[in-house]
Formats: sequence, C-alpha cells, structure tokens
Amino acid sequence: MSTEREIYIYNTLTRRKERFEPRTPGEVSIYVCGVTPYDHAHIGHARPSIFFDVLRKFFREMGFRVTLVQNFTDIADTIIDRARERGMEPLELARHYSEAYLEAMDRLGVERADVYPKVSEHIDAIIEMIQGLIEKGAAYESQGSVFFRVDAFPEYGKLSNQRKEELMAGARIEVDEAKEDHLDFALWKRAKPGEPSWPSPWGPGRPGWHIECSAMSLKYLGNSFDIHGGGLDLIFPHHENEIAQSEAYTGEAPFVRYWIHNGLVTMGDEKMSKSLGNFVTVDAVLQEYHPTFVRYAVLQHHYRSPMEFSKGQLETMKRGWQRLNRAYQEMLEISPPLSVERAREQGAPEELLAAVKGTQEKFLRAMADDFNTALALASLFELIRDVRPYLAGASSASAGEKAGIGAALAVLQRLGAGILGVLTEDDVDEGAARDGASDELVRGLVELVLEIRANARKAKDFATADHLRSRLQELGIVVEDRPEGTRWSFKG
RNA sequence: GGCGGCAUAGCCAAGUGGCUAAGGCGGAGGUCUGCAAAACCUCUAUUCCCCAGUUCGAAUCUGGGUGCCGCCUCCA
Repeated sequence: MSTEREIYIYNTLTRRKERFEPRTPGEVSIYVCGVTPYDHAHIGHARPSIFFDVLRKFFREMGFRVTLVQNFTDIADTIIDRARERGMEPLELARHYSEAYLEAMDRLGVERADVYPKVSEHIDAIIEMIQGLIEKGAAYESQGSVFFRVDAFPEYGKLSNQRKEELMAGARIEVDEAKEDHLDFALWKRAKPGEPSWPSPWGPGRPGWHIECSAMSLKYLGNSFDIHGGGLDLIFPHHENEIAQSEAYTGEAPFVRYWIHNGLVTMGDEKMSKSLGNFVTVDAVLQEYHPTFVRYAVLQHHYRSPMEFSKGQLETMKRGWQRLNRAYQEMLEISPPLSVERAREQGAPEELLAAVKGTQEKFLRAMADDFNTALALASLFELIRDVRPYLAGASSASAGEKAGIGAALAVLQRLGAGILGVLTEDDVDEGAARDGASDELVRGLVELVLEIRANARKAKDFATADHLRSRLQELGIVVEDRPEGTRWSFKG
C-alpha cells in the first residue's frame, strides 16, 4: 500500500480534525495508556485495546512502520489496597492481573504491543525525571514527597481547556498542607508504614500517578511522539498532568502531536468502571460471544461515541455479524483469494471487480477520515451484497466468476479479517462453540432424532417431522433443512 | 459552579454546508422450500431534540433553550 493517502485525526488538544503528519515520514509512534492491574479486564478496557489494534493495523496497511507502547501501572493505591485484602504482595497481584489482561486481549485478537513497560521496572527513570523537574524549578520536595508546581507551567489546562482559577474553585481536593498549591500533584509519594517503597533522594517512597506515563513514553518513543491514546476519562487530570511534566522537563512542545481519546462504555447509561462495580469482564463476554463478534460490536460505533453495553444490544447486532461471516465462509469455499489483476486475467466480470475496488476505496477512505470503523464496516456489507448474485449459482459458476469472487475474498481478508478482525472461519451459528462432556451425549441423541425425522420426511410424514423439529426447538435446538442436507445447532 | 461531549427511523448507528440522509437489526411483501429456517430481492426517516438567526441553500454554521452523559477524586 502507498502512503499517499492523507489521514485525518481528531486531536483532543486542538478539538479539531487535523491532517496526520508523522514526526518521521513513514513511521508512527503510539503510546496508549494501559491498565492498573488490580482486577480482571472488563469491556471498558477492551474497547481502547481493540480500537488501537485496528488503528495500528490500518497504519501498517497504509505503509507506516508502527511502534506501539502500552504501560502497566503496577504501582498504585488500588493495587496496594487489594493486595492487602488478599494477603498478597502488591507486585505479585499486579503481575497476575497483567498476565490475565494480556491473555484476555490475545483472545480478542489484539496483537501485542511492542513494549509493555511497568512502573516497577522504571523507578530509576522516574527518579531521574523528578530530579530534572526539581532542578528546573518545576517541582519541589516537601515532607518526603515531591510535587509538581503547576504555577511553573503557564499552559496548564490546555488539553482539558480548563483555567487554573476555575479548577481551584470547584476543587474537591482535600487540603494537603504539604503542597504549595491545591492544584499541585504528587510526583513522588513518601511511603507510609507497611507500603511498598523504593529508595530515593527524598527518602523511601513510590511514584505518583501521572509521572510513570511521562517517563516511560519519553524513554521508549522520545520527545514529540505521534499519538497518545486513552479513554476520555483520562483527559483530566492524567493527560493534562503528563503534558505539564513532560514539557516542563524536556523544554520541548508538543510532548505529543495527536491526542486520541476513545468514548466510554456504559451500562444503563452509566459509565462502566471497576470502582462503580458495574462491569462485565472480557472473559465473561467471551464465554458467550465469539471474539470477532465482540470486535464487530465495538467497531460498529465510532470510537469517540459512547457505547452502551447490554445483552439485548449485542443480540441484535449478532445477526449482521453472522450474515457477514456466512458470506465470507461461502466465498472461502469457492475460490482462493486473488488480486484484482489476477482475477481479471482469469476473466472475472468487470462489474464485480469494480465493486471490489469500490469497496476497498470506500473502506480506506472511511478509515483515513478519523478511523470511521462504522462506515468501513458498512462498505463490507455492500461488498457482500454485490458478490451475492455470483454466490447463488456458485456450483455452476464459470472460472471467471469464481476468480471474481476470489478478488472479493482477498479484499475481505485484508480489510475485514486483517485490519478490523471481525471475520472468522469458525462456525458462527448460535452456541456453536458449546462443548463439554454432557454435550457429547446430547449430540448423539440429536443425531438420532434427526435420523428418525429424516425417515419420516422420506415417507412424507410431515406431521411427525414437524413435531420433532418443534420439540427440539423447545429444547433450544434449531433444525434447518438445507439443499445440501439437514443441519442443526444450539440456540444461544 | 467550571470544562467537554452527545441528541438522526421501532432499535443500534454513519453523515458535520448542496447529488436520492450510509450500513446493520427489526418490520412488511416476494423468491426458494412439503412447511419452516437460512439465503436472496423489494419496500421501510420529505426529514435529522426545540426556538430564532446566517446563507441562494443547514441535520451540518451562529445564538438561546431542553434533555442525557463524562471530567473536575481512582478510572480505558
């Protein structure tokens, strides 16, 4: 693919769509705020992971070399508290949930980042940065802790568009007399008894919340890297503070060229979050739904829109995903994937090839316009609609028609499977993935019933046949008579 | 109180100055089928929360209003 196409990104910093110009031509550096691993990953975490996975694959498709860094904030109050409850070492708890997070994302088809830096492994870099900030007068030590001096950074508030005075007015921050100013935030927190701590020039303690992302992103991606991502809920104070620290430290702006924030996942119109307790884990969802379907559901929404998560919501979306995949799977059986050029050589209908190229164009244009995955997905539906007529008579299709289907298949694989990851070769029918010892018996019995039913149908005893089918339906087993034979599946 | 976002058909959801307002689900009719299911075809918003304005022209821009959400405290 070429890098000719212009890519537009909505930049939170400017609140405008801007043309993407990388720091280095042909390369993209991306830092995505990862999780604080003190519990299982939920769907609210899956959304940014899936989105940035798609974004990365799209950039790659456009010819960029992509470097993706995602941190684990493995030192945090929440981790310490949870570990204490369970009588565990905080770092051990964090390691456990970090692993669980990665495994959950693997299952969702999220490609691993290039680096997963952990706070606990970057204490030195963090201390070095804090020292630098103190030397520049942007931070000060107080009672064993170190705070960032917000007054030393005149542009404070530029990301979240807040004025310092206003922040002060509405502050619900408890007064900490160690701070010079209410808005100042901790870079280094003095250790309280019984807390994990690391030695530092200011005594034993641990990093404050925001400093790790600055230290680690600068370390792995350098100054003025391209894209920093995360949930909308991180804009303030987290990302605001990152900008202040980083730009004060390096003396260079911008710290980040494009800020991308994804919308939140809601349940009952309320933000899904661990602290509210209204979350559904990725594992729980994957027990009922196929990973490519979860991606489909996420990508059906524009990344900046809120996404309501509910079972009813998913159920109605499932049909579309099934239809897309059924068509895809039919195509797989008809032809190997072919380039448009090869398909044309083999006599593919021009009309079909035009549809294939049109889909590709529409898809890439949608993605290049602020990663409009919903529109991109729509283009795939249009493609299968255009291919459908050729699929109908596939058994008698000419070599040229099959080649045309192969060209469409190649595009589906590259865009739908490769970039979006919403296609699968697995059975997409209801409950198809069910297994287990008891099902072994059930399967045998269903086969037996269907054998009897087949005999009834052969004898034109449709009353018996229909009775068996409806009784099975009541038990949650769907029977379909297709031209090629009867098939059945569990209803979800 | 401050900042930001959202409001498009029964539902989900694109579109942000101008060809017929994407796509999916659902619904209606049809093809196929012993009947169903699946699949396919056709139809399904003269109109984009309300009011005023800018413009030859607005769902799209401006002002005002209403409702909802997020952030200002840990948070993807």
